[in-house]
Amino acid sequence: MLTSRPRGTADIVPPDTARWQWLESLARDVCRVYGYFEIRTPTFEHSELFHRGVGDTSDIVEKETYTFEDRGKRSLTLRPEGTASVVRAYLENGLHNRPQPVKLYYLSLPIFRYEKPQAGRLREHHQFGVEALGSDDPHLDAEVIALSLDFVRRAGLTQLDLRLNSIGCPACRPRYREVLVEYYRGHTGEMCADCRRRLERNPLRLLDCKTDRALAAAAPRSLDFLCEACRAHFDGLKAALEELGIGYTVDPTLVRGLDYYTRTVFEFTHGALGAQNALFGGGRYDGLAETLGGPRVPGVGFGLGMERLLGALAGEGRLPEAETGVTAFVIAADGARARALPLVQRLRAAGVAADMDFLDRSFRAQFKAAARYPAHFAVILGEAELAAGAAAVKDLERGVQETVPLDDLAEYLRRRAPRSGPQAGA
RNA sequence: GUGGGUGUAGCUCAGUGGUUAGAGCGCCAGGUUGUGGCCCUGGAGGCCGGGGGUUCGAGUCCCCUCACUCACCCCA
Repeated sequence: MLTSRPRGTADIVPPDTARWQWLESLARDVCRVYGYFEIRTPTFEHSELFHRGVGDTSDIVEKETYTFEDRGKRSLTLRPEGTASVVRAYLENGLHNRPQPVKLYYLSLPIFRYEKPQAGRLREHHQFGVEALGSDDPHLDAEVIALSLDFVRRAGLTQLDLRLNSIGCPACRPRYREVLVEYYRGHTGEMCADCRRRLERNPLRLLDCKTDRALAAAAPRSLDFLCEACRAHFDGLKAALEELGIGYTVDPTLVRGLDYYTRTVFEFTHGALGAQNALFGGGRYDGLAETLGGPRVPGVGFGLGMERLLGALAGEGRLPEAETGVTAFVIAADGARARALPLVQRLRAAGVAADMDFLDRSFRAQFKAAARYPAHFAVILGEAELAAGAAAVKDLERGVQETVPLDDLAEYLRRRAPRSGPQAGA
């Protein structure tokens, strides 16, 4: 069938689009007050960017990328996450020559992963994220977390849970890694097949295994092996969060699925999301720019799933009503139909949301259409009114009607145009 | 990738193997002169997800497939 969308994709249609626009304007406003500016990067990149940046051994790159060869035999990949592209763009556009840190955000960015779809998991979803590049100050980690919290709280969420961990840096992680491997070697009999494979390739991910929670809970903790600098950074972050009154739980088993993370990793979960309960997550990636062949550029950021945020809001019963109404609906009597569109255009030119009937409806049916639109005002155009150079304007909520000269109509409506709905409520 | 559940109108769902497949909501029209929502009447809209099989006969039973969904893995 040609009328079905690809597996794991979703159409976003009115009135849902109004809710997206509401979230987007909210995100833009939060970013504005935090001093973050928008960046837009390509939908696809050289496959190598994700292999090197995100990591060959991550699940995302190992088995979830949409990779294809173009007609020039280049291997390209639809982006499976946002950070690698932003860091690439930072380097490529010489943003390291601008005042540091450079604070960027992306919004409703399509993300592609070849997943088995289920509720809260799609093959194409959209992320809002920020990346702050050029500083390793733990206050910046705290700011990023504060920004994300501000955003979701302003959107209306209340039931949030922040988990936090530090996984060290190239100075201290190797030793921790050895100790961890040694620990798990002693328990291979109790491990699942996936974990035995992970033991050699990506031992930190062992902590992520959901089947052997007891093993992970008893495993050596990265926090106990942090070098002095990483320890100080983590303490600094915790102190900054406490200063801001942001509650958190330290979770030593939190490691996250992308290989580029250093030091800080965090994840917000939400109770209403079910099994896919990660609403957003992020961390620090001080080595990523070098991995891509650039200078050392520390950075920290997060990615938030917009679909999941909408799901969490719905779960809390806090999704706003989507406004699809219009200010004025012009109703034309039989002798005045030709005058309707010009009048509608005149109102629109004055900034008044206006519409009319396009189904050649009867006068009565036009009124019904206006009421069900819903429109706040019916602007009645009849021969009598036209002869007087006026229109009858009926307030459909209050039921009162008065005659307004056509020349005053736009101003009359503009003064009374109600502002409501998700966009205006932001 | 593994396992369970479900696919009937735009939406939410009825429908013992037996005529021409239904309801509510939504949509369109009408309810007489130029006044809406409520109400009343009528209408449009279905390859019953797709394919194969069993049967005199399949929306209903069986197999395959696709999609959705829940769990696992992992993530946003």
